[in-house]
Amino acid sequence: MARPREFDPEEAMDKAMRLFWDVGYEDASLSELLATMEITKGSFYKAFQDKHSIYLAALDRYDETVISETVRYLSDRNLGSGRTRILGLFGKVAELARRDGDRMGCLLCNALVDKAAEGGETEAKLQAMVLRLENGLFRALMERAGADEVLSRETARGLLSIYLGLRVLGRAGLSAAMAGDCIRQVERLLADPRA
Amino acid sequence: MARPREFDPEEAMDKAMRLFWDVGYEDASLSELLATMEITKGSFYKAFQDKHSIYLAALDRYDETVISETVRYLSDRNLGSGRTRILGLFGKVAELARRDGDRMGCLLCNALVDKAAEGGETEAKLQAMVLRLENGLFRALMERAGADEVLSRETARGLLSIYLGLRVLGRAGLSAAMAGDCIRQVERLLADPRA
DNA sequence: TCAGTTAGGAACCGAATGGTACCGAATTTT
DNA sequence: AAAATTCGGTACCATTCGGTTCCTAACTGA
Repeated sequence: MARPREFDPEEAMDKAMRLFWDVGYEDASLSELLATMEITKGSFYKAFQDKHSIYLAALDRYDETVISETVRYLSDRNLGSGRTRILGLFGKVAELARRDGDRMGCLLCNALVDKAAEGGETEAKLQAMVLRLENGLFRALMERAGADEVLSRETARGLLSIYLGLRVLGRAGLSAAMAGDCIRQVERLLADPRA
Repeated sequence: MARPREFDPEEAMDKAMRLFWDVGYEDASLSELLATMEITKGSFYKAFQDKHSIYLAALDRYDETVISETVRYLSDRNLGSGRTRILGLFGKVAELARRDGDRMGCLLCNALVDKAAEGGETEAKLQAMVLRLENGLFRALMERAGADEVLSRETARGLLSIYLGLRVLGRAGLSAAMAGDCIRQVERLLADPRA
């Protein structure tokens, strides 16, 4: 072994992820990446292979942090009933929207639209993340007494769509106005415990 | 007047719109644009000012065609009740998803995420389109006997979110599985005539 | 017919793109 | 202390980017 790194790879990755999150794949030029990651080209290409690789890695990181945290929240029985936690999730989005308009949106959602470089690998990652969210919602729904599996699956997918739609609206600064109203609709979908 | 154009500007614009729709602003390189529009640079820059201008024009065109058509559908009383028309709209999305997976999604939705070059002008256009959709849904809801204005507004926004979320999922080839389930949730939101 | 105008196309532009090669400096191992 | 290794940084690369200029061919109106 020899000279150790002068930067924290995780920290740099995190900054890269946030840039991709904010501006997407193509708009995140290499020089912009280097600037926000605060490393130089040499370090970049040595630590991460190339732009596309770090994008994939950024998606993984999003999965491991934000998505995982969300799923964990949805399945944490200490936070109340499944219904409460689902409403809590949407409440968080609403709060985000109230604060800064949620202009960054959701990286998963942005990437779904971006389809950047859209190798099959990217798409598979995105699909897996979507499924994890859907299942998180589904399991929270299934906790309720008398819950029906088929109906809960349908409801989970409806809630997922509302969630993604809301985050999309955030990109244009519209979710602040929408979030509250959407939560009302979430409540209505949660009204029937079977679903 | 002198030598007339050898191409149909509307037709060319239409092709440009579809390219932006498919791959977004940045990924639609100038050469790709010229290839799909089947014109050369000279003609391009003479007929349309530059790339950003034609993008804005493409958004306008989407507004005048797809969005307008959707709003018209939602307000066409010959097609049945407001409820029927709203379900019909989602049915169309489901059919699109069944056929090709709706991989192009919705240009409005894609652009919301893209925020391409995101001048205030772009965002204003997008916001206006979103509002038109929302109002289309709202008016269809308000047709129902005993409809409440506030509740219908909330419901319209919930439906809008489902709609956008569904189109996002289409980009990753997921809406075919989701569309049917989402329609069930739309039905549930339509259950109470006051909303 | 012919002057005036506008189309289409090619050549060309500087800047920025993602990516590579290589260098000297720093640090560990022997 | 010396050898081995790997760092950060710079210079450089071909390619592509969006955009301009200019020339010629084609068409119109008088």
